Amino acid sequence: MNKPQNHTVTCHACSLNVICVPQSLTPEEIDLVDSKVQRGRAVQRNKHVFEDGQQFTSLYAVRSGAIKAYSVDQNGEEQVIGFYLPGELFGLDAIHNDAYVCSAKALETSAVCELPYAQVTELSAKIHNLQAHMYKTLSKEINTDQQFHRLLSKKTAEERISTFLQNLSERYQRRKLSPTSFRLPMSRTDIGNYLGLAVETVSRVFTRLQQNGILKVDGKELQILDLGKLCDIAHSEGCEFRS
Amino acid sequence: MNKPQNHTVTCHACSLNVICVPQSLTPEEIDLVDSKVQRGRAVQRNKHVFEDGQQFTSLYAVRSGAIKAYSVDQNGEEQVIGFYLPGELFGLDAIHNDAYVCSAKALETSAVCELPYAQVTELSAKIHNLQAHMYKTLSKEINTDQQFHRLLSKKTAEERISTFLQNLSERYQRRKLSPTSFRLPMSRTDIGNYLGLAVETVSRVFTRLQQNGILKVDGKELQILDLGKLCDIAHSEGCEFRS
DNA sequence: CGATTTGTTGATCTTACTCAATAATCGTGG
DNA sequence: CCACGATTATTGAGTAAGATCAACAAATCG
Repeated sequence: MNKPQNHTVTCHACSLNVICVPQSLTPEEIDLVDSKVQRGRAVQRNKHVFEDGQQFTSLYAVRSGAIKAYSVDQNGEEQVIGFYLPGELFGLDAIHNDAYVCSAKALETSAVCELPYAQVTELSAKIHNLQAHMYKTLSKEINTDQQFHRLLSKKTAEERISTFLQNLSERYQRRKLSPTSFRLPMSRTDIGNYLGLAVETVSRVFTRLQQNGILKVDGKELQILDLGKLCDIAHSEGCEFRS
Repeated sequence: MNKPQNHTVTCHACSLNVICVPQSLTPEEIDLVDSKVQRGRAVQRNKHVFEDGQQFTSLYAVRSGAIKAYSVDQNGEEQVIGFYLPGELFGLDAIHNDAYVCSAKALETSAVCELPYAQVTELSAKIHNLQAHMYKTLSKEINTDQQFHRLLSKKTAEERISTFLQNLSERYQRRKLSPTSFRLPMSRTDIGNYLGLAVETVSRVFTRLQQNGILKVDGKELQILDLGKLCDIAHSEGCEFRS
């Protein structure tokens, strides 16, 4: 097994990077936002940030580590809703409700930044650019989900996995990490569940992509050897389904 | 073919019903909102309300008729994103962008209400309850898309169709129309595309559900004979995937 | 009324699922 | 630090749900 790379990155001013459009806010506004909404919290592997049904109070941003959102239906079947990496916001789906509508657990030791929703609404009423940014963030999430609709409705197993990996690659790159060499924080089961595939299919596709010289997979360590080919297979419009 | 029922319903004060929480706004605020955002527009069958790539200016609410949202990928393949019925808001996915990210066309002669986005942001900055409502509306849409994720990722063809019909039923009921007897405004092809199924499969499932005495299908006229059984098959959590 | 689109039904094929066995990895405690 | 049990991942064989291809029927539209 390779030496594990450092895949957890912290953002200095969490709210600044995550919920604000830095350019559009004055330094004073940024300070105000930071003072009101920034609250750190460590989360051990397999521990929940929040659980389905719990009272909704806050949005969360990932500072380091990785978070999995999922819900369980009446038959007890789990559905993985998404994975969140450093710099990403989650809990947005609960705003319309008094309670969280899914559960969020840490896939590895993580740190999250809590943004009390009451503060978010209060501040965004005062700071026009913050409101605009919140609307955009929510809208982008809707758009992302719609692109995912196409993935599930039209793409083959190979296309789904390729799209997924390409998307992870982009998100790591955005966080100034290697876009071609990273560790998958989630299990094969979680990947399959998320992409609407059986675990075995995920395993087989990984093997096939490796045989074709596109990937090098060693457990959870992943290297993309031919990003171009990977994108070709994914051929997902605009090459991204998560902001 | 049966005598077509009147399936188009107008809402008196469009913005009031659609984008506001009536109870939480004062009459003066409602008047203000209505005066700023309400603009009607008729749309003939197969005509677009907006098209992918066009400059984003407004959100829209359906007053009467039915609207289909879809996008086309680089291979020219269409993906149906959603169907919108009277009282429902669409165009939310474009807020994060300067241009619309999908196209919206009328499935039948329709009337839509235009809500210039600049007015929406301006008003929601002033009226706190309007901002809260916008956040909730966007959040609910995210939640709906996530429930759809489960449909595409886990459900069989029969479950998908049943869930779809049950959902339509609920939406017609909300608009004070019969929940068990209505006209499908979209083609079988559109239904299949939306649900990730081949047209032939849609046709076959309709036939099967009819043979089991659950439905009566006559072209686009639909009667749900056994809503209980339909819901059992759908067994989708909370029995709804669109608000 | 004829042409074109849309919907239905049947036969065959394919992709990915299921079941099953084995291998590798992880986590825990001695 | 190593050994053990438990979880997670891989690979193979057989199956099934739904796709595709093809032919025909019905509805819609000009």
